[in-house]
Amino acid sequence: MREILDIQKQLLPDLMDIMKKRYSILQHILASGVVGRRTLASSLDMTERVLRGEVDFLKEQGLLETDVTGMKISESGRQLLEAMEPIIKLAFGLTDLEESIRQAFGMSQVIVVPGDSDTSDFTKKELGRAGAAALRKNVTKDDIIAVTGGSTMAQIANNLAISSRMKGSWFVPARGGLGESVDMQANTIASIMAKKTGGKYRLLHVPDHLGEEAYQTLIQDPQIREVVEAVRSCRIVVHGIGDAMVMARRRKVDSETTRSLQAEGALAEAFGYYFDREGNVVHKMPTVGLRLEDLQLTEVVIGVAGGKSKGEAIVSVLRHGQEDVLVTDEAAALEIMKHV
Amino acid sequence: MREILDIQKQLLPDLMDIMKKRYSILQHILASGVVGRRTLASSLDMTERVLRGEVDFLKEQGLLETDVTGMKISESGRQLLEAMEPIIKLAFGLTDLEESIRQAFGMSQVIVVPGDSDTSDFTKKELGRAGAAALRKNVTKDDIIAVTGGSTMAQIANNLAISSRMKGSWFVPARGGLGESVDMQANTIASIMAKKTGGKYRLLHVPDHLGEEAYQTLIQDPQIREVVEAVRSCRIVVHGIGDAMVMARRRKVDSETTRSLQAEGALAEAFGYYFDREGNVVHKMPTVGLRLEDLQLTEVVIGVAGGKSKGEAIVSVLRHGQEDVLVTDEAAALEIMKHV
DNA sequence: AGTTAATGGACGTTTTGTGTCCCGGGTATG
DNA sequence: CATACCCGGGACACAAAACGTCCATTAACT
Repeated sequence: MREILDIQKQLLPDLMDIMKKRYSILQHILASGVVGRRTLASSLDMTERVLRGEVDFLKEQGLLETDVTGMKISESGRQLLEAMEPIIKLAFGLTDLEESIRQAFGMSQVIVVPGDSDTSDFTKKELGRAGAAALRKNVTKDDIIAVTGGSTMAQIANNLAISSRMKGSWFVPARGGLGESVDMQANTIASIMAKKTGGKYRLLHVPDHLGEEAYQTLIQDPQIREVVEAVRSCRIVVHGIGDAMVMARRRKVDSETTRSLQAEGALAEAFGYYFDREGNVVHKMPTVGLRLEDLQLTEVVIGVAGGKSKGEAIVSVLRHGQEDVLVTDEAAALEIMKHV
Repeated sequence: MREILDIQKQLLPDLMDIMKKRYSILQHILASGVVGRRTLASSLDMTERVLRGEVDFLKEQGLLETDVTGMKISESGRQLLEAMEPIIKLAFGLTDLEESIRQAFGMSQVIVVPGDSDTSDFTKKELGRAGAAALRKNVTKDDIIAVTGGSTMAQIANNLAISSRMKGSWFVPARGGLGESVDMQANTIASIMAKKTGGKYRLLHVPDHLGEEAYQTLIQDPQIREVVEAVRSCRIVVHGIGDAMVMARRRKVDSETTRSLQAEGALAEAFGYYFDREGNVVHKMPTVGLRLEDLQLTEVVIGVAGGKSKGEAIVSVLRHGQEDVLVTDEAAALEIMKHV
């Protein structure tokens, strides 16, 4: 049943909005018994004229009746409403979650896919699909898109498809190598994305754990310099979010730094920065590429992460307040709501 | 799953059309491999511009791709199409049936509800609901609506609701008493319909089996004459369709007439007339009211009947060629298609 | 009897959708 | 290699739908 709605959403994206609108009109009328147009309009926060259009339609369908005293629901309207209740709950449970999170952190968009990426591979794929859709939607033309590594990002890359809109876009890794397996490195992902969409890419071949001296040398190199400048002036960032300790271990951070991370209360990691519960940066991986301050100029920051275990980490990053779009799953979203 | 589609059909009828349109565009593109806009437009019988709008949308959704050689379906488009097939079949299987029947008999509208009225009371109710909706849709203002008797008509009456559009309408029985049980008589049904919709009604109190002399006397009566004239000048007729022999028995037709009906090959009965396989009238019940020739002037003739057992009878009446709208069920519709 | 709040009609304005034509550029065909 | 054809996409005028706004009329309530 959920499947059918998800399929329809692809072919008729505004289906859900209209369905919900009409449903809530009927619901309000049912609750009010008899109610007038203006009263109803203000309680549903619609203009009178729009409501009137919908009411005319619903009347046409025989779902409500009007007389000179006002509108009331018809028998078939009541039955329809009853039959719809489970559907609405299914379809909009996530929408409500999305809206709550969006408001709580003042973001521009939140997308929640059903399921839990920790336990279901299918959900993980869905997360990738939704992430890819979110990216496609935000691309305008000839954008520079900085991406990070990670398995979630790899899923997004998988789900991108050739698109004339992205033909002029540049994909670049947000940061230099961060010591992960090759197929989840930012470099790899940037190139896959470019190939899949028909876009172009530049890579950043720099080793991890750069000393200050080595850094100064590298940054002099015109090739590298050019890419770094592109990265720092990107219009869109797409990044995963990780649990701080998990990421530290995966990147083989030395034990001293690990201890310091623990002492500082690091919870989350995103594009090489570590965040504590309040969203403060407590540590920074030393490598070239996107810096936190560059995000100020970035127009769209898209964070993608799912799974119940990541809920808290996501909250940390959101608290930092740079995210514009979040793509997550149901399990993580519920965790997030526990922490606001 | 069917339920959710039925709900959507009520709440978003035009979105379902759009869904079908987009589905068939994708389907055609899949079948064609690579195809150009103009070619596709003519094969789908759309104007180029509106197809273009849809294509732009589908491209936006990543369901198809265009390059300079034409349009082709994308991977996610192919998957979507596959996933949608059962949904489309479920949602529009009946639509296709409707269209076939409509074309075969040159009618203006055919409505098919799922199920078999012979075996399911629920389907019978649905038939009534659909019949009521069809009537409501065809009423304009201050119409005279002639109705017959029968259990199906009673269901329609049940499903009518108060409606400002029908407030000025007159409900009249199409013909005089035809010896059925009271609650299924045309008189009763006309009055119920009027009460339910807020319309007005006139009744025709004449006995069955009228001799010529009695007929002449009755028709002189100004009251009766007035009603008869109203009936004959009606704008809308709603009638059931019955199996000839079943109706003859129910109406206690004498054995001689029954034999003659059988000899003539009577298959169907509608508003007092009996029809053979080819739609010829083979017998006429002698009573006052609507005559076959009056139907010429009637703008909308709505026939309502369902159940597998009635399929053949419906074909007979349709062959006669006076019907504009048919409301039936899936089982009867399938039978009908066997006979064309 | 007066007041309130209801629907439905009306109308001008804005937005969206549609029909039509054209252009530059690949593709297939000869 | 040349040519005829068909492609997607841009452009634009026009029609249709949606919308905001105001008003007349009328039932219900005080």
